Amino acid sequence: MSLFIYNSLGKRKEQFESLYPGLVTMYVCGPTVYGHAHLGHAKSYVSFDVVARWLRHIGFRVKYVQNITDVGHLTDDGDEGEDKIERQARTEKTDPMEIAQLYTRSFYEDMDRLGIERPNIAPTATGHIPEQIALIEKLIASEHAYVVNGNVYFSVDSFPDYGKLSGRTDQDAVQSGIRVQLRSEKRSPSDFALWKKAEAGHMMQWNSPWGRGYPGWHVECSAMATKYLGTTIDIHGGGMENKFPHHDCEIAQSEAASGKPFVRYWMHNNMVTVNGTKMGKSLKNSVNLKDLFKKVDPLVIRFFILQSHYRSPLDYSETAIRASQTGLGKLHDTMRRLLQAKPGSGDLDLSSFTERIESAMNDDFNTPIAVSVLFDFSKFLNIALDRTDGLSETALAHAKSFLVTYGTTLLGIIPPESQPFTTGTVHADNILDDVISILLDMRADARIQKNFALSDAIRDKLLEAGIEVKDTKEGASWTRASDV
RNA sequence: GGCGAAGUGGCCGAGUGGUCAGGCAGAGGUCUGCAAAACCUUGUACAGCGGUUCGAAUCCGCUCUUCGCCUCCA
Repeated sequence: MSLFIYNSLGKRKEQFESLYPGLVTMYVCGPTVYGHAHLGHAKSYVSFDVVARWLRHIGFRVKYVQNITDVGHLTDDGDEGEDKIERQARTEKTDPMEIAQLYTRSFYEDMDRLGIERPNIAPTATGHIPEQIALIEKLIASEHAYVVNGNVYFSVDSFPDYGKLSGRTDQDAVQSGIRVQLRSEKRSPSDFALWKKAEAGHMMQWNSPWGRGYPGWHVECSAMATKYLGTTIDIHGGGMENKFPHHDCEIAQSEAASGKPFVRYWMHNNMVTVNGTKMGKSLKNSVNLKDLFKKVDPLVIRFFILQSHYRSPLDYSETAIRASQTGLGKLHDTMRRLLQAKPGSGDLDLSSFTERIESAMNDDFNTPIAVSVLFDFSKFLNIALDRTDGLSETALAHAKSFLVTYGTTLLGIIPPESQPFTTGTVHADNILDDVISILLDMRADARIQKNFALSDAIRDKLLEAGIEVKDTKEGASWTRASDV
């Protein structure tokens, strides 16, 4: 069974073959660190986290590079823009580097909580100024770029394929809808800046062959991807909104410099919308992850994201999140029940579930189907556990291995056994665990004596305290009542 | 104006030429001392209009609507 990936360049699913056997090189555009991460970041990085996990599952070594953009880029491409990181530094009355560091840490904190595995290499733009300068020099030498007044521009006319990713190959048409004033010093209106001269008072600036300045928006990705992954990389990922101009510019720069294809498979994830409109930092509707995590378990967010396909837009609403919370809790209930089950003699055939989940993932990482298979499996397992003969030790082990392989290791929506269930049972606190066990034992005694007034009182009072008790075949179990 | 997505049952959300997505919510039932859970049953879905086809929600055309990009954005 082979993996098919939807390639944005060409707009069709293609069979995946890595450039080098056994190794996948993957670059994903990272965040610009001038504010806390929001739900859009979560969707993007959860999606590519699962891509990396799946590639590893099918046997590849994955070298995953994700940059941190800590050079503040301008709010527009003309002269008038404001540097976002500098602006934030002024707002917070500190300097740009502190802003960058603060929000970088904040970003990883949130990504960690979402269970996103860290990329292998996370290079910063400021740490790779020499590499960017070297790339620009190469482009100037080959006449793909030119210097004007301390600025360096990429000459779009020198790269006939410019715009092939977004389909914006007609530059006159592109310019007809442009919303910013053109810079007259550019040879062609679509030319974009590789290096910008630092205006007076610009805080982040470096020496370059063209004077003091700072890199343009697009160069960092080309420079860092090439440095760590080579001139041709297997997978380049990012948000759809970056197709144009960012990714088209990356292609132009990289391919003009190397003469080789830059990326074999372009992957773009769709956007998060809130009540049907785009969520954006500039719009006031962005859902900040730190705020969201106060109300909703990060794992529920992860599950919510994986319930839709990465190429589909995801609409955020409280009701949708609540539905995910309940649904994921059900999966966790099944896992918990499995872990508590006493061995019987029944058998279990998992092959069809494995096959369905594997083919779903091989079909352009179809996580919604993978999740649905987990639900089907959950039902199947519950039926088996309900039977009087239960499941044999081997069958239980196979079931557990299935849920761990796909629910924990692949999708990351079922916590590992060593960690607490955050949705559902809380095993984090051993003392709480013990105390509730005592109460449940007392309740069990009361029930044996048919003292239901007492047993119900224990149950009701626990519920008031936020602990929900369920009587199962395996005995009473408890979960923390959901609070969404 | 240009480029590009998309419209699926009460809600979320897959799929795609001919038997099932899945989740949430609702209804009825089994089980249970009662709950809860679990399990069973239950939904005239595919924006509209034409066309292709033995057959279309799925392909084609048109219309309507929504969204994204063309300015930084995951």
